Amino acid sequence: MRIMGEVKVKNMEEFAALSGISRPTVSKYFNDPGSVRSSTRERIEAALERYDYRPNIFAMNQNRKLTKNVGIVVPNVADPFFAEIARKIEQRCVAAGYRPTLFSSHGEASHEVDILDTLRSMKPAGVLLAPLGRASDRGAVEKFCQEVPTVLFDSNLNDLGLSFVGSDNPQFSRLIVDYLCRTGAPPCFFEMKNPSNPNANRRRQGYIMAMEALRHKPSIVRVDGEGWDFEEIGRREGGRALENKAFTSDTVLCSNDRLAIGLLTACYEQGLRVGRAPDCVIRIAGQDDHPFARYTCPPLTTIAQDYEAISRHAVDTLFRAIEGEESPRDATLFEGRLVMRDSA
Amino acid sequence: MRIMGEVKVKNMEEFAALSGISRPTVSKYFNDPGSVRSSTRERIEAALERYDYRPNIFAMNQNRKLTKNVGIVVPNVADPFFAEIARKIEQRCVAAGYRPTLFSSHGEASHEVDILDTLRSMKPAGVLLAPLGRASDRGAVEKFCQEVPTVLFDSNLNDLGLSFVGSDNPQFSRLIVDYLCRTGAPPCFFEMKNPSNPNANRRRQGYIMAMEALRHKPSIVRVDGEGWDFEEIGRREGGRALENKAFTSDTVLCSNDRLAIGLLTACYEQGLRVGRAPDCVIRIAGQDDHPFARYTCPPLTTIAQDYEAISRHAVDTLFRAIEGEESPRDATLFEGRLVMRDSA
DNA sequence: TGTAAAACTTTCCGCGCGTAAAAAATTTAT
DNA sequence: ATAAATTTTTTACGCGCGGAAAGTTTTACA
Repeated sequence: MRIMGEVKVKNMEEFAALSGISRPTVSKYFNDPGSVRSSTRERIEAALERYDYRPNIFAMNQNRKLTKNVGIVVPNVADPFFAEIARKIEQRCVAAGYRPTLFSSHGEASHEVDILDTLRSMKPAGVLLAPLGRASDRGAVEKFCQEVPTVLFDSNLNDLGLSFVGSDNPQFSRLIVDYLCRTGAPPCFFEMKNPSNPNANRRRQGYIMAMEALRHKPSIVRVDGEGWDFEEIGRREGGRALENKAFTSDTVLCSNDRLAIGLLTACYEQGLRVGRAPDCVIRIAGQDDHPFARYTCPPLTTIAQDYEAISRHAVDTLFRAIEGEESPRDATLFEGRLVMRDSA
Repeated sequence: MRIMGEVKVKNMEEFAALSGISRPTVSKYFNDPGSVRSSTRERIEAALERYDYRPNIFAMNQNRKLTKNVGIVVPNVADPFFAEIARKIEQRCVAAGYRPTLFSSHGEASHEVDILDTLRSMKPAGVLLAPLGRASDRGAVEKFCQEVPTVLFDSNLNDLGLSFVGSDNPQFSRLIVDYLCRTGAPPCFFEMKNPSNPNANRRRQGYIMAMEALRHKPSIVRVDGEGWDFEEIGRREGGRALENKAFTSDTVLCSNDRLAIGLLTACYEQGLRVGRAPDCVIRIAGQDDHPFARYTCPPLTTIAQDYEAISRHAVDTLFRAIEGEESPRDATLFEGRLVMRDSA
């Protein structure tokens, strides 16, 4: 018979009395159920079934040196790529018994700093941070990393944090350049002039190296555009580039999928058929395997980031560090996987 | 000269001494800077510049009856629609001096209940909740709403919470049905068989009423599909419907944009040209004005939700309630705006 | 200039829990 | 059975702050 909900238990003192166990032992149980004798654990859990009690989270965290809080910071949740990886990370944290909290910098460095301040006051056991990149306040991030165990992901800031987990961006470009060259004309590269994400630079470098390795001349189209509105930049500036015949090849490799999605729209607006079919005049490829890339028209050929591996490794690294395991600062890069669809 | 960061101030007692103000007054300041004399405020703020001190958030919230925490719960942050509205709500909360925390149910009722439990333990001043809808554990939500001031948005659960803020879904369908009938064949309606979101039902009703008002026979195509993977359902099942000639009209109104995006992909796969141009064989329209609808090929004609008004009104309503203003439970519905693009 | 109101200081208590130390009880090993 | 090891109980303190009460200073207004 459950009386659950009927009796409101005010505090641990009261709950301990009801369960017939002393308060310090109950406290020990909540910090680590495995640290008490199994017979004791059963009695507590029986009482937990009967009465509606949850320890006061604020009182708990007040004195503990290490809370079970984990912060997750991404540059922009409105970008499905980050939403997706944040979700995976969140799940892993919960599975490990931690309390994740998700923050989004919304593309602004000042906001990123605010989040770091908020995070600090939460005394988190650790933080998983995908920094804005070039725009980040490096000093603020550095200071934060010194105080809180932090694993960087997606976008690296040299030598900051416990370690970095991300993708092998040059390999991405190599992979797709090889593919594009094998199946058609060597691609030119489409990107923003001032990419806020450092990965963009590595992708460009990877493109150049891959092209040179194949004895082709690299050709880069760089367009204006600020902020995170990539699709719009891809559409507007990509459209302009199409009109001006700025693309030196009928195959365009975009720095990322969102830019590619915009460029696809621009092609549509100009009546240019995209794809590998005989009647197509242009091939377009992206990088990331954005959740929507499967549904563009034509579906976007791209390089898939290994979301699963990145989230797993980032979380594992953080928890190992939290549990006291020392290891030198390193960077783990996962390879991308070619996803062939109809756009290239 | 700033000594900021050099001297670590342990607690409010110490900070009060350094600023030359008594601790209770400093406490008062942090709870509401406007509640202290301006000369006092200036002295505190001067000290705040000099020394690096932030009140301990856990100790603060422990005794306060009302924290400054605000919970924001959406069914799925990975959906850019929710990411976008969550972002707007977040900004408004921060502007009002509150501390928003974002949660995503990830489409699972059990997770939604967990979030509500977590939220309860955070003693939030209020919560803005976009419930899963049909899938929600109504009892759990009801109990939560009785304990915590909660404003529902996007998806209504009858009579729960302080009030509901969302879109006038029947009006959405009316608007777009009128437009579609005016410019071509009357549309048939494409939706999932078991829509988890109650808005879907209202949109269907709106479609039926609008069609009948125009003396057209409503025709509804309902397809299988579970979960939140709308694009895939739209593509797979929509594609099947196209093959089976299940659509009774060359104009298809989709229950939402994500379904429409999938259907566009299906059309592409089958070589069906979509749009208003003479050589097109089908027109497709969505509802929501999803952030990506602008970039589909062709760009999607849709009804735009008034994100701005919904977020503003939801937050305003909550804060008015928090500040003690009584008002009967009501539902505020904002009208949609027709966004004409090339798909219909 | 006087006086009431407003703001501040001093003092004190309590929130709910973590945690330490020593004593008592229980389990395990011999 | 007894000793040793483990676990639990008892007792007690402190974390950092909210907030109440009573007294003191400052401000506002006539």
